[in-house]
Amino acid sequence: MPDDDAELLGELLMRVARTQRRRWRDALAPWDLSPHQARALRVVGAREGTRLSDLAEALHIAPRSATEVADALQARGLVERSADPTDRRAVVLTTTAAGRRVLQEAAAARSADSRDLFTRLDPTDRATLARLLRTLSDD
Amino acid sequence: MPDDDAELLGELLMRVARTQRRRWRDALAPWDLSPHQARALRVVGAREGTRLSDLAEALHIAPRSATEVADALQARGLVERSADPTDRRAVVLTTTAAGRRVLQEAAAARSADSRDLFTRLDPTDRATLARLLRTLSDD
DNA sequence: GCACAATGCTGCGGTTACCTCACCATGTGG
DNA sequence: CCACATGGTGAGGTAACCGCAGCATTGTGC
Repeated sequence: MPDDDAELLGELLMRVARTQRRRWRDALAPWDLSPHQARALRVVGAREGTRLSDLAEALHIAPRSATEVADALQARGLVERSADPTDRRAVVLTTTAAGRRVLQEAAAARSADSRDLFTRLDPTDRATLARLLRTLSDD
Repeated sequence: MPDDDAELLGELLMRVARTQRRRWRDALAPWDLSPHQARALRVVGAREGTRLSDLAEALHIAPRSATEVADALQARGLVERSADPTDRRAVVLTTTAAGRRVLQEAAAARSADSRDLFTRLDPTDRATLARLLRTLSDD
């Protein structure tokens, strides 16, 4: 494969990803959530009682940084900290009612937004894209 | 289109982009360049005598931030500042010999790395991917 | 031509999202 | 029952951004 092809694909990929990231950020603006906080909230929403260390792992960040994300979400009243009943060193996170509401609304906005973007492709192309991206994804 | 399809595509896209970003970062590690600095160096390399304000525009950052990137590259001896002869308010950047060398080596490493990733696809699929991504890219 | 606005850069100070290191409380294996 | 490991967090640091204010310069209207 020529070097230029690889360059081009890499460039295009990053450009589309940037487009997507920007759109998501804008879609989350009404709730004053950074993409980062939204991601964390989704992790907790997907498994109530997530430990801070598990959150860190899920987000690929250091445990110390998970503390901060949790602080931010807690300050906004979206999650609650409580002691893990099975290990009193550990702290587990659960969503509050407000957290669940925001999670649901934000998820709807985000998926509407993704839909806007990807309807530029017809169903066949969408399926192809999914296949190609799956081939390229590592984890 | 079902919501789930859009979600899936968005998720896959971000995942592959993350993979790519991580690979590039690692590919640049030998020169102790952040992806960010590498990008700026490429901009200057592509047009010697780039103004700081043009650099800002090319990188989609505020002019104030371009000053910082320039500082970093200059501190590493990769670019030089000089006054624009046509407008003495303006500062233009040119690559140093070291800058050109690093630029060339890093470009080679980066494109080798892109090639590694995209050779997972056959030539037809690569062409298709390029077409699809072009459809999705905004700017 | 000359006051006055506009432009280009940067010092200062602030934010966000990360990090490491050290510490404390708790848990666990000899 | 004690040494060591583990989970979370305070303190303090970094990188990459930003806006604002100030400086020099340039361009404009009269």
